[in-house]
Amino acid sequence: MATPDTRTQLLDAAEHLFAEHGYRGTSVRAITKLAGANLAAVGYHFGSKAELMAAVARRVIEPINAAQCAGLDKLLARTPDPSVSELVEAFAGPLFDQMSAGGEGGSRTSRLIVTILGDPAEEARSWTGPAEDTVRERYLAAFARVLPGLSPEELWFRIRGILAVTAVDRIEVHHQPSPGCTSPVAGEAARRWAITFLTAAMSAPPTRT
Amino acid sequence: MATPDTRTQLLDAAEHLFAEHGYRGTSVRAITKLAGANLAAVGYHFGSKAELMAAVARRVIEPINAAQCAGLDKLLARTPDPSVSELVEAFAGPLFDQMSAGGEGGSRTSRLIVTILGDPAEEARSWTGPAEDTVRERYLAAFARVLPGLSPEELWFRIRGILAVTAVDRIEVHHQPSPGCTSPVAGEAARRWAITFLTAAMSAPPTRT
DNA sequence: GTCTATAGAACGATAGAC
DNA sequence: GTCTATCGTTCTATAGAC
Repeated sequence: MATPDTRTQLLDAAEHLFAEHGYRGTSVRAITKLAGANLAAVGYHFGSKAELMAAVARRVIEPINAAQCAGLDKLLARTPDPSVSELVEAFAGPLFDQMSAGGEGGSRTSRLIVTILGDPAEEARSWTGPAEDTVRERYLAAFARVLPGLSPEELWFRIRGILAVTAVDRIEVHHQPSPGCTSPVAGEAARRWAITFLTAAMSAPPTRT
Repeated sequence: MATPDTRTQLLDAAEHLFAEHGYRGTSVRAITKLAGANLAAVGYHFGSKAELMAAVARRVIEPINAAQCAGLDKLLARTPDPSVSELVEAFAGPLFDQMSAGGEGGSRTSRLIVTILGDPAEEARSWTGPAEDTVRERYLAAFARVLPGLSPEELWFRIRGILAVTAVDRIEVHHQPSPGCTSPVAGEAARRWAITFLTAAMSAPPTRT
């Protein structure tokens, strides 16, 4: 393959650094340096740091969104209603799958999702678009059919809970596990653990009021 | 009550702003302005912005830690073994309870916890101390007794899942719920929804390997 | 203990040559 | 499309008067 153009290299570098140090913790200077590009390249290709972040977010979220959508379509086309476990896997699975481009695995993607969803900056609200909301609304409706008796508000809370657990590897606590337990192994294990965890959580009966 | 001293007002202002805009998104200038203090007051009372953040974190986390510890002691002193639900409530409950000082409710505390646990900055690793780890280790052991067959690694993942769900209100997604559903109501409701959600999640059988 | 004033560094953005 | 150079801003930290 030929060397990627400057624009792509900027996106790659920005994705890496935004995931590692957050939006505010990453300077345009650091991005252009890692990309081997000039400082002014960000302004030329994207207009501003914020618009670069928006482009990074779009590139990361789009395939996840598409996979979530396709998974739901597949489940809904079937004759038997989807199970809670199948819905959880279709929704959360793509969030854990590793990026197509990077060889670094889903851990980085997961951390970037947290940066996008959890950044307290005002600009962060524009990093996600209406497409993501549409997918979540569709899953909300699908879960509502399989989980009758759950109020829309509590169901919405639970769907946000899925997103929160997706980001669990961002929570870094001091812990020295006895042996092994290396993080690269945890990447794929975390995906399966999360499905187990979330399927049980979503299946819980409604909270009595 | 007399007006609090400058030091306390700085802590209050910093807690508020760090929760709202994150560590990097909050300037010392904004903190001193909100506290009605001088710019140099932070340097005098705390030494630096980072040490101020550490003091804020200590003040927020300490009572939570104490409550978690007391709750566990109470449960372990009893003759019947604690249930998963009781352990979840003893661990997650204090995380949702509102701060003693603020009238703004637990939502702000919850967002501050995310800032402390989720901030990608390097300094953030020193905001939590060994006391928090000790509490989590104790809960790990308690959960391990009630949930046999679960590997320590998966159990650790689930405990981090509790922390993640605690932060669920930080995940702001565009969603216009049909009627009502105002956020002040969600503060107390979220606490109960989370207990339901997490009890079911923790009780899930081990992931088959 | 509290203030003013400022040092010193890093940042985002951009003008203009090539 | 890529570069150099720089402008203007904002930040933390601190010296020193009161």
